[in-house]
Amino acid sequence: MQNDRSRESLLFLTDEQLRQGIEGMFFAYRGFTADPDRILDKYNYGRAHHRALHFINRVPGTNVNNLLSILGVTKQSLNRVLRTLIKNELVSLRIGTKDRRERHLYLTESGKSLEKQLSTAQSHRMREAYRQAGPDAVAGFKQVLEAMMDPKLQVTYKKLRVS
Amino acid sequence: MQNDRSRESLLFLTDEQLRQGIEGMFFAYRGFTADPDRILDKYNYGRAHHRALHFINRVPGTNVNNLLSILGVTKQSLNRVLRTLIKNELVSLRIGTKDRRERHLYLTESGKSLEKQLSTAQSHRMREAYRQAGPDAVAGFKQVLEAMMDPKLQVTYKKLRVS
DNA sequence: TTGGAATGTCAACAAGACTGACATAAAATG
DNA sequence: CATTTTATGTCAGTCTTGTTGACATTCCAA
Repeated sequence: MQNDRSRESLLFLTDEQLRQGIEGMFFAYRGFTADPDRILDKYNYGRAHHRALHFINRVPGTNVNNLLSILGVTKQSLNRVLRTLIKNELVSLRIGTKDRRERHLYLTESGKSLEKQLSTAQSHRMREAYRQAGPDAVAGFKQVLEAMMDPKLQVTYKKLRVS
Repeated sequence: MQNDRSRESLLFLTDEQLRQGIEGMFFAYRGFTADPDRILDKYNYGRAHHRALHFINRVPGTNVNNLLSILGVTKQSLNRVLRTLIKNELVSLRIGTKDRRERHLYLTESGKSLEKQLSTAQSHRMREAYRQAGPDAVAGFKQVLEAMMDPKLQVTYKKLRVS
């Protein structure tokens, strides 16, 4: 079916369009992280700490392995970050009752407080971008993002959505 | 005007929606970089090299300062990357004729070839995501990305578009 | 009960950010 | 025209956050 729709589909996928998408992702991601980064700096934390705080908040009681599969780094790398957060009492750790190899992770009150600060800053920019673009654009935005993920991460992403 | 449109606008900006956007950006960016990363690994380069190659290709003859304003890193950081690329003859350097402090940067043939390889891989995923989501979604995607950028980067982004 | 698999920790190293000090060239100022 | 200031780029050292390798603990299955 060589109708208007499919011709449009072919036309809009020019190299220039794709390049714009690539550069858009690059510049937008910088904006996306800019506000939390400023806050993290004040406390001498980095993006890695932010990510850990975010997902421990999202999945309280998660064990290290599960957190690893979400974050996509090595456990050694995550371990260093967790050690700092635990030492500074932003994260607390409970040894599993059923399986005593597992460590279950929770945010402490100060952990929740910093996470809130970070997510508020990040959400603020996201909200503003959403507002400027409008509901239809946001729906499209999410569709493209989801289609860009690796299949495994797409599953992880959707699981977080329903949990 | 408290009509359907504005009620929808209020509703769709829930915390849950914003959180999904945040996590969507995080997971999608991983997908976005995954394919080039695999190629870069083979040659012992990193994302920093990719970014330099991309924008030198985009703006041939750019000087270091201009590249810095696009990349948003320190010149010391960029310098290390450029040194490697020049040593390996992916990038060539011409001293400015008018202002001899400036170094103008160009991709060599091998530089162009690697850049092509990287952008092909990245575009392929982008194209597939665009195709799955459809033209309307893509338009929305770009609107949101653009609104998420820092104002200065938004200008940079648009300049690249028309150049 | 013993050997293998799974979970997590510690140590050492690499990439790529950063700041600081500096060399060179151009521009501005007296 | 000499000298100071500004701009561009380089070199050295440090920090964060990735990596791999070696290991301790715990669980489970043979």
